[in-house]
Amino acid sequence: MRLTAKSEYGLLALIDLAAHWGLGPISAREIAERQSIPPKFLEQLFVSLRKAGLVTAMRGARGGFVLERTPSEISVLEVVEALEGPLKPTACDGGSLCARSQVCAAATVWNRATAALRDVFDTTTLADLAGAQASIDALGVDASQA
Amino acid sequence: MRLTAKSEYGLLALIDLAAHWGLGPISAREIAERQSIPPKFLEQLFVSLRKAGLVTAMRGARGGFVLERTPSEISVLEVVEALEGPLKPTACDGGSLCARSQVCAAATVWNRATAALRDVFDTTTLADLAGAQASIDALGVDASQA
DNA sequence: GCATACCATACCGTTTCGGTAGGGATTGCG
DNA sequence: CGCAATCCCTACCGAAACGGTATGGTATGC
Repeated sequence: MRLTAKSEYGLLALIDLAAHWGLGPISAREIAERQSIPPKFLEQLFVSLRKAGLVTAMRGARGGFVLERTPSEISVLEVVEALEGPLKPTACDGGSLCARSQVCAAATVWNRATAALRDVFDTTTLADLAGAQASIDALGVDASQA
Repeated sequence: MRLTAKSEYGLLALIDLAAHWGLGPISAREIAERQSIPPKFLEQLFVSLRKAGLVTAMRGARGGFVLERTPSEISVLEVVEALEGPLKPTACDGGSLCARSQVCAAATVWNRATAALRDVFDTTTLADLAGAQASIDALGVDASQA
């Protein structure tokens, strides 16, 4: 249950890929520039995303990354877990901390919290976010024109 | 949105105080032993809890801590925020990371996640947990007797 | 064949985490 | 009165994670 810059950057990158869905491979460098993400850091994130089966890499010149599935079939939960590891309560995660463990009322709160988070992430797809971003951008254009 | 051992220990300690509600001050040492929490670490947590107005300290011999309000009037959210600071999205928290900021579809996910978490914590009180713990303990006794 | 990409690994400064240490101030109790 | 219990405060500390950076290797289109 720890959200770091990895998730932030990684999600931005995949939203970018979703927005350019169907246009062939997009390079990490291009995304890094467009989304203001440190290039080498983004490269590392793509390694994790590829290993998680979310993107396919095309090597060599004119290479880049493509989403493995359609944007509507990739959830934010998959992205977050690919980058941060399994989404668990952090506190009370079965380690030595929770020898009190199973019979612990506090654990129910952490579990409900994790479930709530998981639900939000699981019910949001890259298509949702790419669409929302397009709307925002369109409004931004309107506003600057007004 | 970062839950550490502070929350875990702090919540256990306050559930303990709730369970002994009305019996006068309980010392940190006593709670530390009962809940298997490093004593000096727990002392630090109580400083934060006191400053947040969740407990009152009684100094001197036979001193200890008492809940400021009744257990049903103290939410888990208050405990967590007293110990971890304001519950915010961690990623995209208005810092330099989010110069893209306001017009960012990704931000809506983080905000919804934070809201979901906040809701779980806000709707759970120490009375709920102390009651749940009492039930669990009772069942444990039954089970060992069966 | 060469620039452009991804791939892999290692490193590195800073911050946070989880906890310990050592004392000081206050108070009940005998 | 004295003393033990208790909270209070500050400082410190090793280990881990965070957020990158650096360097080089490997594949591939043109």
